Amino acid sequence: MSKARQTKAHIIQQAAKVFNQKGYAGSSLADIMQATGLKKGGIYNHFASKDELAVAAFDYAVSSISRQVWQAIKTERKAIARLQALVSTYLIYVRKPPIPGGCPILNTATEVDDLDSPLRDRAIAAIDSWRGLIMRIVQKGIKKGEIKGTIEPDTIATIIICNIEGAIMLSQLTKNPIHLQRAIAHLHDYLENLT
Amino acid sequence: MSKARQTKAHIIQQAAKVFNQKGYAGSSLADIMQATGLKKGGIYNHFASKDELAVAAFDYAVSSISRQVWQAIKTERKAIARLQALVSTYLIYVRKPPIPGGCPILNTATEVDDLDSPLRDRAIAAIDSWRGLIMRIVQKGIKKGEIKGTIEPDTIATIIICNIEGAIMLSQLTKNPIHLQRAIAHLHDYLENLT
DNA sequence: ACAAAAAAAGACCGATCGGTCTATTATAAA
DNA sequence: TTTATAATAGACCGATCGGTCTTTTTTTGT
Repeated sequence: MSKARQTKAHIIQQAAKVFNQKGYAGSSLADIMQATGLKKGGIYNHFASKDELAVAAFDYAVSSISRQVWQAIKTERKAIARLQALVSTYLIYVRKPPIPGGCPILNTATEVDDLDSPLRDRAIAAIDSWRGLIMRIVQKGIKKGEIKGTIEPDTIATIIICNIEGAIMLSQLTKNPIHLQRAIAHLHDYLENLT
Repeated sequence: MSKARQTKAHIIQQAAKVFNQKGYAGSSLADIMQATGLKKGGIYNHFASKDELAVAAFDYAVSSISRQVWQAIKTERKAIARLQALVSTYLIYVRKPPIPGGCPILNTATEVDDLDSPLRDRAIAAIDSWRGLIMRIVQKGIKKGEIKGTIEPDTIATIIICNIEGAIMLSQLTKNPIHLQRAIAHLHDYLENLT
């Protein structure tokens, strides 16, 4: 029974790479068979459909990034420092990308935003979760007097996410980390003026 | 001969909508046949392949947006005002989208950034062109003393594009214009501090 | 070591993919 | 209005798509 879970995890990890680089529509089962080293029967023994695998792969990709973000901010005590740490974490996308192909949330969101698919719901949930994390940090910062009371947590969340996602797209397309570095520097300035 | 060009333009326009909403890999010739009202023979009479049509559709989408941006900024004389007008133009994405499905540059970039396709080259060229426009405005602003000499045109271009593209993604995914509005407001603040 | 159960292989399925080709229809020059 | 030409329809192609199912192999509990 243990071997099965190992294999399933392996499929998810490899499929996450394939999906994130080629997109969901652009990835075929043949691609995933090649990446996993398994044949069709071995994959469909663990997943009922390509869609089900896609959802599992997306969840895996998002949770592995969330874990890294949490690791980076958990030691920081002050609100602004926590936000700075959160923002800086995304440098991993140009240093040691968790999954090749750019941000899975961005990739998935742009591919499925016009569809009515389970993946779209997951992408929305991932963004909501990210927004919630930022907003809670800002709210606590306001309560503790570390951040001006006039600041809107909603707006901070939007601006941080916009800049990071837009910059990941630019750096991914041009294969040049400079855009992400600039966006993060910009956010650092932006966050310093919240106090 | 005139009818042919009309038909070709019609195919490009309809295909641009389909591609922008469903992606290139996600759009089939059947989708394009339905959108154009033409059969396969009618389409392949004007284009040698799906790829060639995709490139034509992307070029059309980008040029129609570029035209709108240019319209918006050409009457402004001062650098900062020109940048403000440029930024504000992108409100069209939530008011009257030129092409349904979000920003074609963003959509195309995220889909093909890992591939080695003509579409990727076009996406890079579109971004370069956009960056160039912004940088020239900033440079002229510096020369005329309207913008601080310490400002880096490259950085301004990155920040503006990041915010707009990231915000379009958010608003498109959540079907809520607020994110784009916030990003544009943020950029307005940002640009005012360049003087 | 053995038997029961689970996992993986690989042949197979109908549908759909992008693309071709010929027959027909519509256009445009005379 | 006729005729040459261009545009479109629609049948057709092999390849590949996601998915199913039976057989073989591997794992697992005893």
